[in-house]
Amino acid sequence: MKNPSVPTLEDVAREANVSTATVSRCLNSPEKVVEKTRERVLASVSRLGYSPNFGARALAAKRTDTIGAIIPTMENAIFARGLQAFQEVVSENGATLLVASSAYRQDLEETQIRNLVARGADALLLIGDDRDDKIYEFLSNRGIPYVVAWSYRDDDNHCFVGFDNRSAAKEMAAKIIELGHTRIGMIAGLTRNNDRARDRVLGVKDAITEHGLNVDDLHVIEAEYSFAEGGNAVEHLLSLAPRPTAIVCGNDILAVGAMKRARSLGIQIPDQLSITGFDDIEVCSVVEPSLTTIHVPHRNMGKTAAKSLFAMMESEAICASSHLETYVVERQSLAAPPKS
Amino acid sequence: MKNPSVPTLEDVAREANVSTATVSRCLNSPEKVVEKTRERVLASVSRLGYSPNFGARALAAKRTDTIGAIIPTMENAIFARGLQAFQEVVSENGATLLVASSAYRQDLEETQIRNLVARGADALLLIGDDRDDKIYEFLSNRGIPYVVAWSYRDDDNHCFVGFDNRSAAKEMAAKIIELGHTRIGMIAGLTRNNDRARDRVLGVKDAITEHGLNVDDLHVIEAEYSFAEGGNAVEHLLSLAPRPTAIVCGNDILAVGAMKRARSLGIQIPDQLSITGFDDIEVCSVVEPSLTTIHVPHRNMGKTAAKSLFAMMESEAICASSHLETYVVERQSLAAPPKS
DNA sequence: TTGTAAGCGTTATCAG
DNA sequence: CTGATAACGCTTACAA
Repeated sequence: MKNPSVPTLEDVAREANVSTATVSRCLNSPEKVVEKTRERVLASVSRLGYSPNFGARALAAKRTDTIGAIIPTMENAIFARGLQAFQEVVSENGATLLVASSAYRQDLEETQIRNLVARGADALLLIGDDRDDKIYEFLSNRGIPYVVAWSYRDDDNHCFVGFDNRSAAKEMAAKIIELGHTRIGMIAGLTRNNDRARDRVLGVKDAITEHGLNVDDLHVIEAEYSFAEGGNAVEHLLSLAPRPTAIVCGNDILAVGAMKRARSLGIQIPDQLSITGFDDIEVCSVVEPSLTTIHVPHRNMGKTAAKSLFAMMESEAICASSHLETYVVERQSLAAPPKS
Repeated sequence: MKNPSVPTLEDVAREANVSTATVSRCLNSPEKVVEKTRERVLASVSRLGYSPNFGARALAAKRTDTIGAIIPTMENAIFARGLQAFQEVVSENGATLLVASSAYRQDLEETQIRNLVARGADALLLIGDDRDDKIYEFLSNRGIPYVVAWSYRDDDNHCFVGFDNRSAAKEMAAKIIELGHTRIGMIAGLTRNNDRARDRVLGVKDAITEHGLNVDDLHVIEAEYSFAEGGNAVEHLLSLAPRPTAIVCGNDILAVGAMKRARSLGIQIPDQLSITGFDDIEVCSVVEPSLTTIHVPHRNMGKTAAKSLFAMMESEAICASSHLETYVVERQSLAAPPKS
């Protein structure tokens, strides 16, 4: 009983007394079959519990109605949320989503991309643009449309559906400086293989330079995506002399972790220390004090990315990139520096 | 330029001056090919950038090395986390993960299950056991192994990899009652199509009954998975007379939302009101006061589920269910009721 | 409107 | 160890 007789097109055809071609037509373009036959065929289909063999279909039709997505990790709320929105649109369009994760490793990401392509993904969702050129070549050789999400750049020829991490970070840092802070620290996400994290650092530096401060005074610590690492990083930063009066974080998780730890060290936020985040995930407004951060439209990004992909598949046209807006959400964790 | 010449086995064979069979062997069981030929073939493979066509392979080999997972939503942190762990094991075993989400809808879930099976999923990860029997029949007709995760029951014949939601909830409620609370409210997750949420309600009722209190006094409100809905629900519960002194929540998100709202209404937690959660996601320890909750080993569950699946595929044996342990994590949000 | 039959790119069996 | 060649289940001209 290894392979309990999975019904095939032929079984259905026999049952319904038609050819396999007719059954196929009933399923794929029902309007090409006269109603009476169609009814009979569909009855057989459900009686037998037939469902088409995907491999065979892919092989014959040269398309799979499958969209692939490779994300760094599902454990990061921003990707989970964006991907959920992405998948909703994918489903609406009658396609299926294939997800793989790369754990922020380039080699693994490449493997996964090739894997999904081999599996017949009609199009791909990629996060960020930090990967080897040969992968882009591979994709264009294969004629596989893709969008690069969570990043946005003018100076490139990918289809971006994202936002400008650098200028968003710059805006936040500028706000901090204009509040009077001069000693600023930064807790960045791991920048290796992560253009978003790098761009956020660059943005902060941009603001510092533009405001006539010295970039070399900016102390940047990189930390893994966890509350605990954010806490460790802030502890280090606070041991510096002179101690920073504001800490920009590369994401909300680090910021919340930093805030918690600082408070447990007896430091008042924002009176003695300002902390800001990035992403605007839900935890920001639930934490005390609530976290000032950059709002990123993750769901909208997921939806837009999916739509762009379908548009590209439809029209073969080069995709028009979408530049999504971000903005600073002012909450309680950012204030002017202490008088002292 | 629609389909820019994707290289096939035959192209490689020609390049390397061997038959397609040999190329196939080089890729699938290299030991069957003498080293010299193998090298030549592999060189051609990489020169041409060949990768096998998945559909064709599936068709010919009758297996896809693909595991499917259907989860309610990726936006729920517990699934995101469990799934990430699941996928890690899947990858280690050389398989690929296909994810679909059902949005807690039975019809959609059924569609997705059939879809993934049609796509050749070799095995399936399912969440909870709340679905039509005909789906289980379908799966066993097809000989597709599956595990039911996030739930555990003794009285059934599925392969469970999960925990007993009911007795875990009961343990929490018992603890609350033993602390002296008699007026208890509950904010449950939506119970429709969700055996976990239902079991958690039942567990609370079990404890109430066993401690000689009246189940009818338990006011249960169902709420969507969001901070805001948890807040709305608590507001309603607090308007009751007599007002509950403890509120058991079906998950941490509801609990945190409830806690925030109660505090914003001027209520001291836990002095005037105790609140408990379920799942032990990270936010619990970051919120103030920190949340007393049930710890669930989500990552371990994901890993175990994957391992069970591979074991089942390997041995054709009926899977031994895994009963995972949960326990109450005592933090700050639960205390004895106010004296009054 | 329906049927026939030629692929689609692999794997696997059987000879050589 | 290697090469023919027959499936695998479906789609899609082309014919009828």
